[in-house]
Amino acid sequence: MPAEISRWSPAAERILRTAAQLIAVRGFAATSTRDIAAAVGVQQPAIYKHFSAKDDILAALVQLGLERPLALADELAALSAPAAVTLHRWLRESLEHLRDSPYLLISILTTPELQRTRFSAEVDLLARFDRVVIGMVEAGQREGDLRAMNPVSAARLVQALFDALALPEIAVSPAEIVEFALTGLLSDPAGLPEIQRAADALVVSPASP
Amino acid sequence: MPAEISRWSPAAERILRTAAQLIAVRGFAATSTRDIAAAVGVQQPAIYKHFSAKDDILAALVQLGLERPLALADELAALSAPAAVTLHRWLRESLEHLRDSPYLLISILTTPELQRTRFSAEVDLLARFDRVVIGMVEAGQREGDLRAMNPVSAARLVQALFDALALPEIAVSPAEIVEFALTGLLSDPAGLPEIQRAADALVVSPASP
DNA sequence: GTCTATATCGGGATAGAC
DNA sequence: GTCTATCCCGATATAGAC
Repeated sequence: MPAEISRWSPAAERILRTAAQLIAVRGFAATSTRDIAAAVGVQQPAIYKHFSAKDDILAALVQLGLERPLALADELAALSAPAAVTLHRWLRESLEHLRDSPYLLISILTTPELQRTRFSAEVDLLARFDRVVIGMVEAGQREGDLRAMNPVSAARLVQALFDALALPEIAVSPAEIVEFALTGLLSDPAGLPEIQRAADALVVSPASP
Repeated sequence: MPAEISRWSPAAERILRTAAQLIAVRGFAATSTRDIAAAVGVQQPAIYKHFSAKDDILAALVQLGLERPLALADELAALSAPAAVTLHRWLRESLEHLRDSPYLLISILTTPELQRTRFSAEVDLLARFDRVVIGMVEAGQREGDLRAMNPVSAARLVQALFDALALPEIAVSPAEIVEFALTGLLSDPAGLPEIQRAADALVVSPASP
C-alpha cells in the first residue's frame, strides 16, 4: 500500500498543508473551513470541491502521518535485525517523517476529536502504531537489550515523547528524542552508540519526496 | 496562595468534575455546555449560575491542575536539597496530583484552545510550569547529577512524559514515569535508588484532601 | 473549479418565571 | 438556583451561475 502525497491534487495538497498548520495551533474544532479557505486564498465553498466534508481533511492528515511509519515498521521487521536496533531506526525515521511533513504534527494525530465514530478507521491506524511499538519493545526485552519493565508502559512512554516535537518552536530534535528514549529503555545505556551505528546501517526504502 | 478545591461550591465542583471527564475524551470545543449539563443532570442554563462563560470552566480546570505543582516547586526550592532529588520528588507528586484529581488530565492542560487570548493567564501558568522544570534540570546539571544535554530539550521531554498518564486506561503509573524520566536524565542511572530514597524523605506540606 | 447566495443547524448566552 | 423559552451568531454544507 503506497498511499503517498501524490494521491492528492496540488490544490488539495495546499488545503491539507494549510489546514494542518491551523489545526496544529488552534485544534481541529476551533479551525473553521472559513479559516482554512481564507488562509489558502479562496472562498469557503471551494474547499468542498476537494473534500466532501471537513472531517475528511482530518482523516487525510492522520493517514498521511501514520502510513509511512507503519510501512517502515513492516519493512524493518523483515530484516531480522536486533529489535533494539530496529526500534532505534524506526523511531528516528518516524520522528523525522513528522518533523519534515509540513502538514503534520503529532498533536493532530492525537486530537480528541478522533474519538468520534467517523474516525474509527484512523483510530485503527493509531492502534496499529501502538502495537508496533509494543512489539518492538517486547522483542528487545526477549533479546536482552532492553531492560525489564511493563512493555505496554514502555510503549506509552516512547509514544508520549513524540509530543516533544510539537509546537511552538520545534526545539527538540528527533536525534535527541531517540537518545532519550533508548537511554530509558536499554539494559546497558553504554551500548547506545553501537546500536545507533547498526541502526543507521540498516537499508530501507527511502522516504517519499 | 492556597487556591484549592474548596473555593468552589459543591455544585460548581460537580460541574468541573463532569466537564473534565467529557473534555478529556472529546476535547474542549467538542464538548457543549448542553453535554455537560446533561451529564450533571440539569438543564443547560443552570451552568451559568456557577460559571459566567464556558471558557471559565476550562480556565478553572487549568488552574486546579497547575497550582499544586507550582506551589510544591516553591516549597521544594526552599529546602536546598540536591536538584536531582528535588526533581524526583516534584515529578512524582505532580504526577500523582494529576492522576488523583478526578477532574484533571494532562490533555486538558495542553489543549490548543488555550492559545486564545482569553486564556493568557493560564498560558502564563504553563510557562511558569515550564520554567520550573528547566530550572531543576539546569541546577541538576550544574551539580553534576544530571548528564549534559540541552536543558530546554530535557524539560520538554520530561513534560512530554506527563502525557503517558492520559486516557483511555491509565496504564502508566507515576512511579514508572519518574523512573523512566530520571533514567534518561541522570549521569549515572545506577544512583537512582539513592536519589529516590532522598526524595521520599523530603518533608513538604501534604496535598489537599 | 471557483464564485455568490443561502439553507440549516447546533451551541453559547440571556430573560424572566417559579 | 433551576426551570422554559428564546435570541443570536458562527459554522457546515448545498445550489446554481459563470
